Amino acid sequence: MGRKRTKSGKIRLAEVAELAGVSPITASRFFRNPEALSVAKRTRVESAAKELGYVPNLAARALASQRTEVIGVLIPSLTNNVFSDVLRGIYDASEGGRYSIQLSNTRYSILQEEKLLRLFLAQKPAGLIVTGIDQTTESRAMLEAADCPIVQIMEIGPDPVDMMIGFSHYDAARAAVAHLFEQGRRRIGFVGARMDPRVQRRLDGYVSAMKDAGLFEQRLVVTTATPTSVTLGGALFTDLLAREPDLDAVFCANDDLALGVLFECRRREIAVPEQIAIVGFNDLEFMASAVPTLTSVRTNRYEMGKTAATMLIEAIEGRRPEQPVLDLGFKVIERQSSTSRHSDSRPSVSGAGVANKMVALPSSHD
Amino acid sequence: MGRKRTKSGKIRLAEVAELAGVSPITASRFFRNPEALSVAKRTRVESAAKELGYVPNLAARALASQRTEVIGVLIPSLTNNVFSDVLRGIYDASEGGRYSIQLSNTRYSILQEEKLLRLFLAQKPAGLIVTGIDQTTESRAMLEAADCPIVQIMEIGPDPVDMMIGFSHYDAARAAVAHLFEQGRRRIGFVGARMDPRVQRRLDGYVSAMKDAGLFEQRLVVTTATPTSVTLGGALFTDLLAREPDLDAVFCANDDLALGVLFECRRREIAVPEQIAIVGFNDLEFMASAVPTLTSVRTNRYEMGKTAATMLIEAIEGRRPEQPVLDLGFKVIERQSSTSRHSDSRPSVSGAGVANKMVALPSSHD
DNA sequence: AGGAACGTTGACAGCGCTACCAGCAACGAC
DNA sequence: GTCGTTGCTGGTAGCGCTGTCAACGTTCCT
Repeated sequence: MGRKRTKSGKIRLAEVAELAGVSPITASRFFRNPEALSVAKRTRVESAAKELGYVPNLAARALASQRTEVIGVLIPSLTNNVFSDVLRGIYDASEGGRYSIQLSNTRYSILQEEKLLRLFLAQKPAGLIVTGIDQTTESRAMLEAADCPIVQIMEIGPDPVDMMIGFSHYDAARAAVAHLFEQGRRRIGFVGARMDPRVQRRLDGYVSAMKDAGLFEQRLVVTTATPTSVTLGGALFTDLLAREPDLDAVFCANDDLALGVLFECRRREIAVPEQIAIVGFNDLEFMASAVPTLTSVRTNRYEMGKTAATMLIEAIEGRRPEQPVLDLGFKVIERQSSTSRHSDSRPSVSGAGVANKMVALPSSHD
Repeated sequence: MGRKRTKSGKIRLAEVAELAGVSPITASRFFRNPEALSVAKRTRVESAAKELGYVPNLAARALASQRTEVIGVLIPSLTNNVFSDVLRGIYDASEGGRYSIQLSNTRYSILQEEKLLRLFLAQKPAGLIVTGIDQTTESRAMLEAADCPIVQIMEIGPDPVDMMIGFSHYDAARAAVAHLFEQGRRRIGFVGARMDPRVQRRLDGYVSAMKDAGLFEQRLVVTTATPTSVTLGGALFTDLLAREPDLDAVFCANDDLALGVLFECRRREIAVPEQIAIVGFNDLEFMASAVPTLTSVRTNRYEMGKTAATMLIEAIEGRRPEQPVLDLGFKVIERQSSTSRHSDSRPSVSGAGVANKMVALPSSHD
């Protein structure tokens, strides 16, 4: 048998075809669109491929077909747990399929994002997932010119490039503040870090809600460009408290900050929620088991990633969703840290009081 | 000019070569090994490429050269913050270079790992980063037969496939227990979740240290295969306490569990560290700002990822490290939760006591 | 019976790049 | 002046696969 092998001993499509007694192109079709083959040939090629342990050469396929099976994903941070949940959803949705995920980290820089986008687009990805709606003009133009489906994730806005899935950070922040109003809180501070566009919109939502109630004051807002951390939450809260000693609640732009605020309150023997209520954002797992349990705005991060990837793959394969913009919503999960009555938690093992030292209650709520 | 373009309007190497007045192969060399060209041609090709906005076609390059510039990374989890730090290191080290990272998630299954490994190897990656040292026999064989550099990360062991970077989880656990011994603790419980090989080795280290001191008892160990979480830490600690009410310390296999234990202690009004000392593992950021601050075993996760990727790239390019196995070590960071004297923390704002209710001290320590 | 329509198959010609080897000039050694 | 040696450059021939189009057999219609 003069059948030639590639130097590295790899099995090529031609070998499979020969063993199956079909032409290479027929074997090729088997791997891309099995339904197009007659049942007889289909089984012949299938068993030949299995027998030889054939694995397609993706580079050759990409070169010949002039497209890749790569889905590019641009996210701003690998550290932030928020994105790890989204990513997990994306990877889960793509698993077992033909598409592979190519991840890049923009580090919260839209210029970096533009650079990476250019890089991605040059390789003709099958599809693209990008974070947010605040691209540079240049990036935006590239995205619109790209001949592949694109999903923007993390938030929704008025003008999608293509598809979009997320929720309104503005509305979510307003809902969080509304919840605090319902609990009788008036002097509500805002603590934010990093101040990326989504955090900025949460701040905007907070500001508008406070203004609507006639309660907004600039000194209630403490923000920094520094990346978020639990420790930072404590530090920012310390600042806030120095500016506004009569504070009765804090809305934190994320849960890490909220945890830091909680710890700082403990350190200062400030009773939570009696003296100060705390509300976080994202509803990370630990919020439900902190003492007191911490109120947060739940966002569907895993689902967002998973749905984004699923929609994208569908669109790549020609089945565009009838609904290109998906609002996944949010939900304020009310817990002890903002509700005074300690209602939702598992019953305190140690009896009444849940170990919170009572301190003079602010007069503003019941 | 009859210069033909690819249908999609993309610039090819041939166009660059033509504009520069050299042969395609010379232009090709410019992108792979500029030093091989005379200075004159080098600048000609460079400016031609820039003028045309040339971007190499990686698929064609991979097909022609029979190798890819992909670094495969196999990690067991995307959720675990531990891996997000390692990943960040890997991405940082690869950024700007020619290699792209291809990430896959084994979900803590060595069979899944084997499957993914087969997939990766079929595409001839430039290098591979795999987690841990517990591969299947089949995986191990594939790794040894692979003709690319390989780095095993997260731990070190006796028999590296190629390169290896990590630390001894066994020794780290022994050090944590030794620290608790030094603090006068004797009835030290172990709390572990997931029980992947590295957590298992931490347990082994704990067991051996306890046995050496003649203090080991099976009922001091509470583990579960469930994925880790803060809430789970509280639940496991509850079990442990039911089995062993005289407990005076808990060594947690990770920091999430430790935080859960801390919250559970607070819920039960158990004084930390007076009544029970807590030690975690990994030293995540929040450990330093919890109240009380939490002792943990610091591991160099970011550095591990960064160094692994750097070593790998060096090896791919033919510069093998003189030291193929790197022990990055660990460090027990002693904080309030295990040291009784509240020494290292920022001074308590609220004065003495840091709001911990004193409960009867166990007799075993000073 | 003729032909249209469909489903299935194969031949051919590249996709854009690089491995390989040959060639050429410049230089020094003998 | 001849020979190697070195440094640089180019021609040729694929890498393994798929797009395109033509051709075939079968069925069903007129």
